[in-house]
Amino acid sequence: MNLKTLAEQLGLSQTTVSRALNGYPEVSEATRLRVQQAAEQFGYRPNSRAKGLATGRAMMIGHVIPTSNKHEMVNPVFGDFVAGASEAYAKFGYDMMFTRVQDGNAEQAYRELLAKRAVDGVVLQGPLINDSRIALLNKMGLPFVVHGRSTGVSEAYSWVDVNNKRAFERATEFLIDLGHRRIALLNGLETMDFAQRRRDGYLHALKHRGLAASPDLMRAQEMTEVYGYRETMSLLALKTPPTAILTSSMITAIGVRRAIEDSGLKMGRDISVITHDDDLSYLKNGQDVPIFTALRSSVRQAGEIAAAMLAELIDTPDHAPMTRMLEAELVVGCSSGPAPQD
Amino acid sequence: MNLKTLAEQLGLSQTTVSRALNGYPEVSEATRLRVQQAAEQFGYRPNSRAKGLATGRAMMIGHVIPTSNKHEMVNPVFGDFVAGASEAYAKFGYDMMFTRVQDGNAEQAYRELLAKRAVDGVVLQGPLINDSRIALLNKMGLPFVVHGRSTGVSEAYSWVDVNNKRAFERATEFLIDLGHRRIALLNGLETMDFAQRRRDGYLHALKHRGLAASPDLMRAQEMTEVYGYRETMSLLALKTPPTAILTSSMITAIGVRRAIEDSGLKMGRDISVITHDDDLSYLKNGQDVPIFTALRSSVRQAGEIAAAMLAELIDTPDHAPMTRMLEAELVVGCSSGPAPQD
DNA sequence: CATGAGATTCAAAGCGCTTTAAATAGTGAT
DNA sequence: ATCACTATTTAAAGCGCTTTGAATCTCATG
Repeated sequence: MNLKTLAEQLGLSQTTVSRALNGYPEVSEATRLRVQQAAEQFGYRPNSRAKGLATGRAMMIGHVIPTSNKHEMVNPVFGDFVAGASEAYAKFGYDMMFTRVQDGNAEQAYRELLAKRAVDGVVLQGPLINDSRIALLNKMGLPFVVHGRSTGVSEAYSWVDVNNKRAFERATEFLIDLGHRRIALLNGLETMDFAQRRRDGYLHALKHRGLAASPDLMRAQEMTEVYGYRETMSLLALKTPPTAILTSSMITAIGVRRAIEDSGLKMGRDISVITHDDDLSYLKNGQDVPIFTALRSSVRQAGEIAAAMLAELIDTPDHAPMTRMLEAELVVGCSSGPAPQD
Repeated sequence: MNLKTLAEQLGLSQTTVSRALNGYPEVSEATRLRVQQAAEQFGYRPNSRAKGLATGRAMMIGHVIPTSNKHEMVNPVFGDFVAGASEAYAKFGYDMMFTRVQDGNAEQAYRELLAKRAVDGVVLQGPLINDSRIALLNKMGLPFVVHGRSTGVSEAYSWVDVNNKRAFERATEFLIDLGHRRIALLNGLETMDFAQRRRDGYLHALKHRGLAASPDLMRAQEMTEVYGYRETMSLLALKTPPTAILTSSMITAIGVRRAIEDSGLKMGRDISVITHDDDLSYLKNGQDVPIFTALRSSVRQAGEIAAAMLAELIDTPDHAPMTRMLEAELVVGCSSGPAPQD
């Protein structure tokens, strides 16, 4: 069932039927009703490609996933972000599409997406330091929102980000207040912008409180469970091990806890742990009492915000860049306590 | 840059240019080369909507995500599956799109997808017992592949599934061989088909070995970490607690381990744990020695297979349904051992 | 009863591509 | 030089929709 046959059925022109369905005013209410009912009855849906071709709008948001980072798409954070975004897209009538691309070809992928007119806008996830994709998208004039920010990029762009620096600064200060002096940082890959900012916050707090940062207490890798385990084991093996560990994700924190317990220590008493918590729905940090003291910020909510932002940017051409800074809450759980006296 | 202007630039007709680019034989090699170079130079990409309209192919695969199950999209398994699928899609030139839909409206969503001609096929994830979507899709004639199967559906359909029954049967037998008699099952939601099959395998093994199934040792909920923790605590509080626990996901198993350790017991000695392991990339089950004894089956690989299958089904109309059964490997790790003597 | 404003409706063009049917060019045979 | 064919190229139709510009209908007015 297409517009033509529907119009024939109704004895109306395609024009009128189209207008009736799209809510144009120059259609009598009587016909509009008749048309709507017929459309309903025949299960008519406009062909999205034809509609897109005629209107120039794809009603589709693109996400380009680089293959390089094998874990990017698989990353649980990614999933929650996308879940939030898709919820918002649905509200605005957009669908979302994913394009998987070989590393380094992201640029190419964006160009194609634009040239093919496949999307109305894109969301850029996991920005790196000095991410060249931002300048590219600006130049191409394709509406986009970044989840996170990119240090080193001077031009304006729209973003949604959590205040990573402030969050890790607070966590570090919190630990210092508890008497900790040797605080380790298990950071994410520091090519990622967010990891950089977290380190900055950590270093800033140390410095501000007159503590020296010790390189052997700082690690930066992809945030897996095993990473948390291994590095904690290695930290505990130091001559003077840390009394507290700051970690960048719940998954890693789980590895940290495993290492602590395998070493016969008690988390929260012998060694404190604070983790960033993206508030993933399948990995809730305890229900009543949080297991981990954590910097909590829902990545799902970030996804929703980013999507809504993008919808607005698309609707209003030449809209000024929008930004939104989310603050993480510091939730105190069982994994932190005063530094042990030695 | 569109076909028309490109053709004008070249002094050729749109027909010839189109044919040259799409590899039709009735174009001289000389012109083809010239056209290809010009296309390259001008960065020409055919408008995907126009192309789709003309060819009737969307070059897009749809995934419909019910909102009901808040965790579905967020589910880490979902992410890995999709990562695998998207890799395969890329190979075949497909993009993938997601549509989020209110619970119960999945049917509606498929109809729309078809009516709007937005996709060439769909992948059905997380089938339930007696899933009505299968009959619907068959009736609509939209090519599709199911990840998993649906007990109770009699008509033929294409699927990729892991032999869940056999896997849990083997695991149960393995534990029985180790002397365990009270074996608990922390299953996923039993409206999910895979959970049903796992329970069947578990029950079958018990029965086969002359053991009675005890209802108080069987739980079925969504597979979160907290679920693993709570239920394990509850199991350990029984008058005669189990000596082994079978669990349906790594995430849940992590909760199980936490509970065991919080109770002052040692996993693998005091109580054995075997988990299903979807081989998620960020949640690797140990590197050298697996932490958990596990039934391992890469869900990512399943995604790739499903996607390839779907591509073939789309290419060959009226292709007979294809099926593919994957066997999970039983990998022995540190979490299982002989039943403790009491 | 003509008239013009306003309300409805319609025919046709156009979005950018593929593809059918027809035209033109090229080639060796007659 | 003509013809029969094949190789190459083209014009035009069509995919299903939106939208412009024009046509038709209605009515209150003069």
